[in-house]
Parts: sequence; C-alpha cells; structure tokens
Amino acid sequence: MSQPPDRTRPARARILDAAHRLMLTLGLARTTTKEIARAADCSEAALYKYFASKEDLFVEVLRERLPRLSPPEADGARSVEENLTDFARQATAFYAESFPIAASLHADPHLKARHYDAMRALGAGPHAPVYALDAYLRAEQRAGRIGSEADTFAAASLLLGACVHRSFAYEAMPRGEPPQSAEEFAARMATQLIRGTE
Amino acid sequence: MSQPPDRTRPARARILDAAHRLMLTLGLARTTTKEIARAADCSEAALYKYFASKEDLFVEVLRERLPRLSPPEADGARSVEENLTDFARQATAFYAESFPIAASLHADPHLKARHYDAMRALGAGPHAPVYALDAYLRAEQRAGRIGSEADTFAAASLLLGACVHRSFAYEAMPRGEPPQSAEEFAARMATQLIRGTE
DNA sequence: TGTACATCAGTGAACGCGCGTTCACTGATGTAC
DNA sequence: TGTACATCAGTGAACGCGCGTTCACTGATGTAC
Repeated sequence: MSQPPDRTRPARARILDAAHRLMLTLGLARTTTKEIARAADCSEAALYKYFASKEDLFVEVLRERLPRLSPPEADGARSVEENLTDFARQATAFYAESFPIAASLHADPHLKARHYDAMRALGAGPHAPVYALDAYLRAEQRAGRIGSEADTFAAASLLLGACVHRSFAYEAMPRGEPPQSAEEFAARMATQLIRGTE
Repeated sequence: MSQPPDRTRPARARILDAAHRLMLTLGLARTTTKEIARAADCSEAALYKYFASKEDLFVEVLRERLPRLSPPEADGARSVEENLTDFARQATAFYAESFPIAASLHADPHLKARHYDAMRALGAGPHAPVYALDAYLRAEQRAGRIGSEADTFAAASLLLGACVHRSFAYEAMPRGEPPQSAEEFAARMATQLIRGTE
C-alpha cells in the first residue's frame, strides 16, 4: 500500500508526511496515532516529542502540507482568456489536492476553527482566491481588456466555483472521475466565462 | 442550547432529528451515541432498537434528512435569466444546508461510500444537479432562447459551482458570512452567467 | 588516548477514558376467555 | 368484568476495545580533561 519511509529524513518531517498521506487515504477519522507512527516508522511516543497533541500535529499538517493557490498573473502579453485558462487549471489542481482534507474539517469544528485561525494569521483562507481573482479581473477591466459592465466578483465566483465543484461532484459516479481532463475543463470554463465579460 | 424534544413524536423520528441536529452543531466526529440519546431523550440502548449500528443511523439521517435540490423548471413564460435566478437561489439554500454535513463525510471514506451507494440507488448524488441544469440549458438552446455556441455544460458547472463555493468560502472571515444576501448573490450570478450565453 | 559524564532521539509498556454495543430486565398495553 | 398471558417500547448497568497520552528508561553521540 505504501513504500517504506526514508529513515534518513528527519523524524518530524516523516511524521508530517505520514499524517498527511493517511488523512488523504484513510480519512481524518481513521488517522490514529498508532497508524501515523507505523507509517512514519517510529513509536507513538515519538509523535509527542515533536507535537504537543494529535490535534497540534493535524494543525501543522494543514499549515505546512496543504498546497497554496497563487493569485492569477496579469500577463499583458497574453489574452485574458489565456490568463484565465492558466488560472483555472491551477485552481482545478489545487482543489483536487486540498478539497478532501479541507472538507473533512467540517467533521470537527474545533479543529476547523484552529485551522482557520492559522490561515487568517497568514492572510490566507478559503476566501482568498476569489478576492484575488476579482482583483485581477478589475485590473483587466481598468485596462479595457474586459467590458465595463461585467460583474467581476460574480465572474470570479463562477470560475472558482466551477473548479471546486469539479473536485467532488463526480465522486459518486461509476468511474468516479470528471467527464473531461483538467486541461479541457479549464479551457472550457474560461472560454464560456469570458463570453460574458466582453 | 436546544429545546426539549417532543416526546409525542415517534422515537425513531426523534433519534433521526437529534442525530441530524448534532451532526450540524457538534460535527460528525463528536456526535456520539451518548449525545444522540441525550438529545433524543431516550437511552443509548433505544438507538439499537431502531438502527443496527451507529453507522446505519448516520446513513439513514443522510438519506432521510438531507435536502434535495429539484431540477430547474423550464418556465417558458419567464425569461431564461429569471429561471436561472430562481434555480441559483434554490441551489444556494440547498448547499448552505447540506454542504457542512456532506463535506464531513470526507473524514470517513467508509461512511461516504455507503452514502454514495444509497444516493446512486435513488438516482441522486452530487453530480445530479449539474446534469439537470445542463439538460435545462440545452432545452432552452433548442428553443432558441440562448445562443447556439454557448457551452451549456460549462455554464451549468459555473453556476452550480458558484453556489457551492459560497457555502464555505467565507467561513474563515471575521463575520463568517458571505458579502451579499442569497437573493442578491443568485441574481448576480445568473445575470453574469447569462451574458455569456447570448 | 582513555575515561567519566551529559545530552539527545527515541522506545516499550502501561494508563485511564470514552466509545459503541449488548444483556437481562421492566412496566405498560393489548388480547383471550 | 376479572384474570392470565403475550407483546412491545424502552432501560440501567455493564462490557471490551481502541484511543490518545505518559512514564521511566535505553543506547548512541558529543564533550571535558
């Protein structure tokens, strides 16, 4: 199921990796200290040399191992549609990686609150991407590259929403996968979105 | 914190209500048999007269208590934008109610799989709304009420995506609430979306 | 170089607690004659 | 109507298990003289 951990890596990193991996495969509820220790190839007691509690370990996994979504680049040499396609592709990958773990925080409001506190301290959080995309669209609007009547916040919500929707909407289907590749999906979303901003 | 349960209601219904309520307030992880029994005003043993196990009880809560999103109505007397605004409003309310619980299933893949099996048997599931909306848009397209070049599947993904995005994106912000009312949100999303389908 | 001691990363085994679940039981209600 | 029995909804108390956590300890490495 999993390759043996690299014992030359520092124990702390091995523990964070193991916890992250188990949160993805077993789910938050079944990620126990015993399983983490086994996957990190150390004793359960060792976990407590690096983290004050299991919850603290989880908070660190969320802070250090969850991917970040960087804001869209306002590349004037490329069309708005190209810029949006790139960003949609990144957002699609970002949500595919982070959604399962982020969603599972709703099972434990206390952990969720601690995670949100940590995100807020970093100026991050689930609201950051939509405001960043809105800001990009307003900049393009000022540059005259998209129509002045376009509702940039709505457009930003629509695009990011489609990307997050894709990360869970097809799970219960026979194949369990979205009907298009991430590539094609990003392009189609950006294209259809852009038609409303001309 | 909670009003005393109505002892005249059948015990089974009281138990389902209590479990549902606790899943929303305490979260899946802290919804124990002891808490459910207390909230339903019965003994823990009584739970097992109506449900074979705690997991079975959860599966029933998900099946019987989670709201459904009905497909958009193709009301020819109203504009496409009006129809879409109505549907967006319904979808916004639907995700606001169901997302916290549905998301928390990612903490327990086994329970999630059982829930998806049950949904599939009912012809439902997280993918259903986007296909239903796509079908509605294609019908409008055939009726000539939206442009023939519009990508109806993309449009459906964008609109539903925006609604689900709204259900979690603002949780970590100071007020913890979206920047617009559900009413205004639905109208803005539909309006911006429709501009791309003309 | 050898010796005595300090530091450090990590462990085996145990702990108590809270969990889901089960068991033998009770008291109220219905039914037969 | 009274009596004997059956059914039913629901319970108090206990059970074993797996969990997160802690404790006293070990063996390897570094340091002083």
